[in-house]
Amino acid sequence: MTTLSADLWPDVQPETARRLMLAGVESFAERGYHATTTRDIAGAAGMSPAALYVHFPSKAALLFAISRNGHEQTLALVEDVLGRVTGPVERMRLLVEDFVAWHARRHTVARVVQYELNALPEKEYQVVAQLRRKIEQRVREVIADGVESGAFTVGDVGIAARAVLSLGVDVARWYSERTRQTPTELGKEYGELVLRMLGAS
Amino acid sequence: MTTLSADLWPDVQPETARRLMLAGVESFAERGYHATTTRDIAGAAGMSPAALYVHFPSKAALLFAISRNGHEQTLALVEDVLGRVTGPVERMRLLVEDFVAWHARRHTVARVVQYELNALPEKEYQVVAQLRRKIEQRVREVIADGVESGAFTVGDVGIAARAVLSLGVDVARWYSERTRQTPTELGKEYGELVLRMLGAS
DNA sequence: CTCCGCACTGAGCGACCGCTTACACTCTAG
DNA sequence: CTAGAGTGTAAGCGGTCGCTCAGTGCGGAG
Repeated sequence: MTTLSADLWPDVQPETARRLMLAGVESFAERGYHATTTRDIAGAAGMSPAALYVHFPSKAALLFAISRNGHEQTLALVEDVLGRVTGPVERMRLLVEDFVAWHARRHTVARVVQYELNALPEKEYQVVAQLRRKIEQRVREVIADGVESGAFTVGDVGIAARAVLSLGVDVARWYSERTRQTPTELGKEYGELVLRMLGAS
Repeated sequence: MTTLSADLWPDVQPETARRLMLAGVESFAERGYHATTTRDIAGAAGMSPAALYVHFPSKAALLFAISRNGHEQTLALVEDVLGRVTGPVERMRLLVEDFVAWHARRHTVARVVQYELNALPEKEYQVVAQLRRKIEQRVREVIADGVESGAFTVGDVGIAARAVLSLGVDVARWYSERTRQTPTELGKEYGELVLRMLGAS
């Protein structure tokens, strides 16, 4: 538990705050934000309900901390790929591999990140919406590059980008520890599917 | 309102029950099941909160009525396609076209159907889970037929079926009245994407 | 006309929610 | 040794939730 939360949020201090974030992730992923009570979260973290408010001003602020961090990790993953390789085909392949593998390996966090967005208060929602727009924009640019260079053939760049992201995001909904494929294997398989979908030879 | 609800649920009687289902769909889609109160639903239907309990034994029963009906419509749509055409390629094309168009045109209902599943009580959940398994099974069979006849090339039939459904389901999450493409246009575009993804020439 | 059955309402019950408060304990600095 | 900041708890407040119930209005059968 401690190691996982330290792995996920290395720069969150103190450790109790990380324990609360982990308990929040697990509760929100299982029951949804609104069906989760502060007593659930505190209980899962092994503390009294009031302890939550020592580290976070509200239940919504806890969700925001989880959601913003998850979106920042996803954006960082995308930009890391763009920095590591060039060319639309190899960029797209690696992007899908990493994106899908992350949503499988971290499917609990990813479920909260992707499906509890609307529970955020308006102001906090705008922050993560901005991050989401950046992620979508990066994907769109790779596809547009590929279309221009003749590597990809798609009817509409916007729809294609949506489709690529849909495939990756939805992995968080159905992936579980019991899934036969490892996150890495699944990423490679999805990479192939996406490249064919985009009309790469 | 009345016409839409009569269109969606022609065999639900009386009309007040349909108004409540429509109000439920809109409230659940916008805020989520747990964030919606029975006062919200009754208010949107223009009635007092107690009126809901004349027609449904609980808030969860209202969700179940919506969810089961939506899943039955989706399964009927899939089986209708299988009855109308033969051959894996044409079946898959038409299946995706109709599936996507339904999730776009009825994106409010579809959002409740696809994303409020987990709010159902265990017993009711099992009923819709059975319908979902049937839908997935039909898609898997079409892909398996195509692989056998050489029309499709995929690494893993199960993953491919998941991917096809992910693409369709996720349309409900992002489609809105302001989307440039009509549901039918979007369906055709997605049909092409999916056939290429499955390795059809 | 009376009477009954049904759809619906106003008022409100008991439970549980997010969050606050008053207080206790444990470090560390001076 | 003391002072104070930081971290935690037990108790509970005000509000809202899903749902109930006694009663009202109304349309159709006799």
